Amino acid sequence: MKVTTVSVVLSNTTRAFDKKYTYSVPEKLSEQVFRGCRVLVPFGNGELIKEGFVMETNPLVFEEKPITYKEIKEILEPYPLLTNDSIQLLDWMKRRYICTYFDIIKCMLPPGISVKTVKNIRIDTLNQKEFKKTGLNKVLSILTYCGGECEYGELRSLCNIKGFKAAIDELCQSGTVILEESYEQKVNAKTVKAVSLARPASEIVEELENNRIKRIQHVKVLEILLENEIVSVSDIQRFAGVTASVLNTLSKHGYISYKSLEIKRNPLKDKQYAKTEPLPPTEDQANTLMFLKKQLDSRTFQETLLHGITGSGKTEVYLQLISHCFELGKKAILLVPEISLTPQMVERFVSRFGNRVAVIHSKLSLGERFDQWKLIRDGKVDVVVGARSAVFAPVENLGLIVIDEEHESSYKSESLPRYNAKEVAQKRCEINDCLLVYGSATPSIETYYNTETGKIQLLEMKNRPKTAILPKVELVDMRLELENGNKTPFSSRLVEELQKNRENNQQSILFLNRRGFSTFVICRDCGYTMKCPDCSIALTYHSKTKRLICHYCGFTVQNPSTCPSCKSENIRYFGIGTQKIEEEVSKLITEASVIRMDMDTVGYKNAHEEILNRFKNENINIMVGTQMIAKGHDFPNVTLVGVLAADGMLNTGDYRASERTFQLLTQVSGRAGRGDIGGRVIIQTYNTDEYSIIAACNHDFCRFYRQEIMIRKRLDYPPFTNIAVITFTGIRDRGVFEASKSIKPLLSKVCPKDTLILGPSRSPIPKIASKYRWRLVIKEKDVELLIDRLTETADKFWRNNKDKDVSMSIDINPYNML
DNA sequence: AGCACGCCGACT
DNA sequence: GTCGGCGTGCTC
Repeated sequence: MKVTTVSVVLSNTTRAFDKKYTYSVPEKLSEQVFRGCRVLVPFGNGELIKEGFVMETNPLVFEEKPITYKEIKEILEPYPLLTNDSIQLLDWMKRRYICTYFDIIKCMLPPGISVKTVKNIRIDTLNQKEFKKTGLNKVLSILTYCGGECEYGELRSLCNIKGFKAAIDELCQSGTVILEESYEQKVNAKTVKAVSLARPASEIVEELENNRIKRIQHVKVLEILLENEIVSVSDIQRFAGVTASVLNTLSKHGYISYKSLEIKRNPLKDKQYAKTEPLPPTEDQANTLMFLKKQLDSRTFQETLLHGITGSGKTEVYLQLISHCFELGKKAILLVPEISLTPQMVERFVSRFGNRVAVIHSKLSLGERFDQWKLIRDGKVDVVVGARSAVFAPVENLGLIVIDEEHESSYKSESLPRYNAKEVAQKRCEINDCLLVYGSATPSIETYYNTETGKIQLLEMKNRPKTAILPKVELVDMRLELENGNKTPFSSRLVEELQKNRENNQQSILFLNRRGFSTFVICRDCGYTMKCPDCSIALTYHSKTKRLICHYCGFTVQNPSTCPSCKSENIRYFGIGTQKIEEEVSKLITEASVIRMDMDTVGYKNAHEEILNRFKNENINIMVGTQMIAKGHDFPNVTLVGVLAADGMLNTGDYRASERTFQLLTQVSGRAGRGDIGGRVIIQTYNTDEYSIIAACNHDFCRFYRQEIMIRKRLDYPPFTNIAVITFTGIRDRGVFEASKSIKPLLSKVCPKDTLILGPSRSPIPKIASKYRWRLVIKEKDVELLIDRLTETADKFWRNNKDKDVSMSIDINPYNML
C-alpha cells in the first residue's frame, strides 16, 4: 500500500507527550506539504484539533501491513514557516535545554500567529429523529436549550453523562447533529489594538485643568491622546509608562475607547539615511579583515574571537566583513546586546546597507515584528541585526554570524527555553558551515579559554585611533579614608576632582553598584569579608532573617558581632543606594546639577534614552547611576568617572563576580575621556589587593585572565566543569521543599560518584511573587552526561509528580546564580 | 495537558 | 440497578 506520511510535532505539549507523530497526507494536500509547514491535525481520543509542524516528509512509504494513520486536516500556510536549519536546531535544542519542541518553535516565529481551534456542535433541524437511549435525548434537549448550538467541551460538562463522545458520534452518524470545526488566528498581523479619546477634547482639557483627574497615570495617558488622535496600546503603555489595566480603567470610565489601527509597514521607511561608504581601514582593521575574509572564503565552520580594545573600531570590521559575505552570495546575522540597539547603532547599519538590513528589537510592535520576520523569511534582506532571539532569524544561505560584546549576560535566556544564544549560534554555524565571530574588549573567561585550547581562533586589535587616549586610573583605599575620619561614601580625592570638574564645567559620572536585595558583611578595619567554608564564595547578609547565607550550598550562620579575623567590632553591612548618593552629592558639590539613572528612574522604556539625552544636551554636571550607564554611549564632555565601591560586585555570591567586576570597571572607565580632552577615573575600594580591580586599573586583560583562570581551575568552576541549577517553586513552602528533597536520591542514583550534588537549599531569593523557591546545585565535568542524567531524572519527576502546586525548572550553566 | 475509560461506593 | 467520584493510561 502506498501512503504519503509526515512526522509532526505539536504545539502546547508537555514533555510527556512531546514526540514526533506520524500522520498520513490526504491525496489533495500531498503536493502542498513541505518540511516546516504549519498544519492542523486531529489528536487524542477526543479528536481534538491541534496545531503542529511538519518535521519530515516521506513521499512514498510502502507498508506490508498498512498501518492506518490519522490524516492531516489542513495546511495553514502555502510556505514552510520553519527553515531547514531551524528544524535541524530543534532536536539539538530540545535535548540541550530540556524543553519541548514548541518552546523552541515559539522563539523562531513572530509572536501572535498561533491558532485557536474551536469545535462546535449544531442541531440539524432538517434531520430530527427519535432515540431510545436516554443519553442521546439528554444531549439533544440540552443542545436545544442552548439554542441549537454549543461548543464541544461546554456541552460535555453541561450534559455530564457517561459515554458523551459515543453519544455525539452516534448523533453525527444519524445526521441529527453536525460537528463544525473552525480555526482563528489571534493577531492579524496588519492591525494592532489602539486607543483614542471617547469624549470631546475640550471636556478632557477642562477636567484636567480642574484637577478632576487624580491619578498621574491617567493624566499622562490623556495628555498623550490629546496630542495624538489614535495611539497603539503598546505605544501608549510605553510612552505613558502605564500598564494595560490603567487603560482598562479609563475605558470603563468612558474617557477612552479601543480601536484597531492599521500599522505602517516599515519602521525605517520614514527616515532617510544618507548612504555611507566603507571607511578606509586602519592597519589593525585591515589585517583583521584580511584574516576574517579568508576564513569566510573557506566556507567551513570556524570560530574566531576578535579581541579589540574599546575604540579600536570593531563595528567597521563587522560592516566590511558582512559586505564581503554578500559578495560570496551569503547572508549574515549580527547579534548585539539589547541595550546596544540604540538608534545610532541601527542608523549605522541602515545607512551602510539600506534595505538589505532587517532590525529586530523589543520596541517593534507585533505587526512590525511579523513584517520583519516575513521579509527575512522571503529572502528579501541579506543581514539581520538584533538581540538574543535574532539568532533564530529565518535566514537561508547563512554565511556568517557575528556576536558583538560576546561577554554580555543578555545572550543567556533566563526564561524558558533557557538557551544561550552563543551556543545556538555555534550549532547553527556548524550546521551551515559558517564563520562565527565573537567580538569583545573584555572577553568572557570561557571564550578566551577556548582560544587557548585552539577551539577558537584569536585575533587582537590593540591600537586605538590617535585621538583617543586611555584614561588615567587612580585607586583609592577607602579603609584609609575611614582611618582619617571620613565616613561618607566619597573619598577626599573624588570630592576634589568632582569640584574641579564642576568649576571647569565638565561632566562627571558616578557609578555605584547597588545590586539586588541584600548586602554583604565586611570588616572596616581589616577588609575581611565572610566566606562560605565549603564554596569559597562570599556570604550574603539577609536583613530579614539577620543571617549570612551562601548562595551556592545554602550554608548559613548567624551574623557575627565581631570580625572573625581581627576581632574588631567595626563590621558593617555594606550597601548604599544610588538615591542616597544622589542626595549626598548635591549637598557636597555646591551648585552642581545632578541626574540619576537606575531601575527606579527608568520606569518606562524611553526614559532610558531621555535621561541620557538630557545629561548630554543640558550639560548636567553629574550623573549617578548603576550598571546601565556603563554600556555604550559616547559623552564627549565627560572627563571624570568615579566608581564608588568597586568591590561591591565581588560579594554577590557568584563565581563570576571577579569577571563581572573586571568587565564593568573596564567599561565604566571607558566612559571617561572619549572626546579630545583626556579622562580620569577614580576607583574607590575597600579591597585594594583584588586582582580584578588592579587589572582593570592597568587596562590589562591578559593579566586578569591568567589569575582568574587559575582560580577557576583550582576551585573547579566553569570552564573546567559545568554547573546546573534545578529550581523548585510553589505556593506551599513545605511541598516545594519536599519535592526538592525527593529528587536528590533519584539524581544521585543515576549520577557518577564524583558528581557534586549540593542542596536542597533555599534559593538566594527565597520567595518571588508569593512562590517559595528551593534548589539543588550540581557540578559535573561532562556536559553530555549531565544533560542525560538531568533529563532522565526530570522526566521521571514530571511524570510522577502529584503535587500540582510544585513546578520545576532546570538551567545548565546559568549566567546568574541568583 | 486533556480526555475517556474503568472500577468502586451511595443513592433514587 | 445507575450515578458520579477519582485513579490510570494514551495520544500517530
